[in-house]
Amino acid sequence: MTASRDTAVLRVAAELRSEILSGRIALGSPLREEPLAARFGVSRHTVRTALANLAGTGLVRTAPFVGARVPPFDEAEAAALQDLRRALESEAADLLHRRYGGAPWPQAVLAPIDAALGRLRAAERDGDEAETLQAHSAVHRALVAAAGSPRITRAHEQLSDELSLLLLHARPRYGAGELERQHRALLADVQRLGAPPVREHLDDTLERLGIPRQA
Amino acid sequence: MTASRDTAVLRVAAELRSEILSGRIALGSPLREEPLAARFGVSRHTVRTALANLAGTGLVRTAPFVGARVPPFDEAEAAALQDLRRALESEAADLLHRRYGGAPWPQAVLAPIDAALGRLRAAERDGDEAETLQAHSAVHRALVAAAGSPRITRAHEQLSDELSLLLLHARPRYGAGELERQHRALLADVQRLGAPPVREHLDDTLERLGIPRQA
DNA sequence: AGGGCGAGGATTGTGTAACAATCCTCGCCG
DNA sequence: CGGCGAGGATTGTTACACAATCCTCGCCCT
Repeated sequence: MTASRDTAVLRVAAELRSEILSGRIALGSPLREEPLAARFGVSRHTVRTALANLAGTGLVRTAPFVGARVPPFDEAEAAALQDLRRALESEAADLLHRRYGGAPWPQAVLAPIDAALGRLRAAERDGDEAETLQAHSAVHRALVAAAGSPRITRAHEQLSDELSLLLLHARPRYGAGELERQHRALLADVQRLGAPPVREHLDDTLERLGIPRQA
Repeated sequence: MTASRDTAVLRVAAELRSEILSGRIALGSPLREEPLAARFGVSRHTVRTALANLAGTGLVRTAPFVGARVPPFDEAEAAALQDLRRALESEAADLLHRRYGGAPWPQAVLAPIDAALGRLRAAERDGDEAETLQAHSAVHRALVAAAGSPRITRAHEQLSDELSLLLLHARPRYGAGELERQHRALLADVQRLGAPPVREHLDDTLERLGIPRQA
């Protein structure tokens, strides 16, 4: 899974991303260039541009002359993240709802979402927490991708990484099979009603993180 | 105005950004590292990371071993951009509308938007096309910023650059003072009605670019 | 004892030079 | 006229060096 991609900086960036999203790198800990360069067997320049990449996706934050670290989240930032998420997901839902006029969506559109739901079911069944997190994230990504608006999809994918990082450390608790049930219901509701169910769903998520939505 | 910022790569990135947004660099033209390094008196490394920065904001697009170029837009991309824009601006409008319940917004919230509208008025009066474009963009940014959701604001600011680039080359035509009138009306409508007027406004913009909104 | 202050190490920012990897053009050959 | 290399152009990466900035820690003064 430590796939070798095209260029060295993509490899390093992918590896760092995986380490951050798996929690192997703690929140707030600085990422020093020289040790990373030594560890990956690349030059500092390469590490440096890999870190700049990650900074673009929000997985690390950098400041001049102080370097990169994976950002800790406070409640305000979690709420801000969720605002952006609501913007993207509700617009996607609205696009889909308008496109199909409240009727059930074609099988071709539903298939990827169903696949993601299946993955979520399996992850919850196995009690694999990390995989559940990833699968949950994949369900939302699939829903947004179904809208077929590439820029919304891209923005959401970026956001998704940051969100995974947040959820990885906030660790909201769900009952067995609850996530899959909840999202199957969401999918049905969105087909009939469009964006509003998505908003409710996201507000619920935020509440479970202990952050009451403000006016 | 070619301000010297903190680091060399920020300077170079800012200068390139300004050249792209002013149209001094043509759409589709490649940005070669060596000539740029020579021109700015910096090393190729510096140019390279500056370009990577710009790639993150969408002002240039890069592919491994082929380099960076400022992306040309086709209709599909313009529509995709506008989808994302609608997601962000309508969510911002909705946040504001829910916060103030359809009542007029406080002066403190309106002030920056009014300032931007004033700038737009002046630009239109002077017939300065470039400044009109920038001022128009600033009005939308001010509206989004008023919602006070930092991540939506940031995403919209990024988008704004790309949008300016698109509009710079698409050049929709407006009558004298039309933009200011239209946006003052929009501001009034958004206070009463929330997101829907924003959606209409953006659909109208897209139509003027000759791109009919699809289902 | 406690709080500024500065010296020096640690870390990042940038440059130079070089070479490897890949792309791309252009002329040759069939 | 179209495929195909050869070689130049361009990007990706490395190593090393040094400047700029940050940051820690011990000193000094009160």
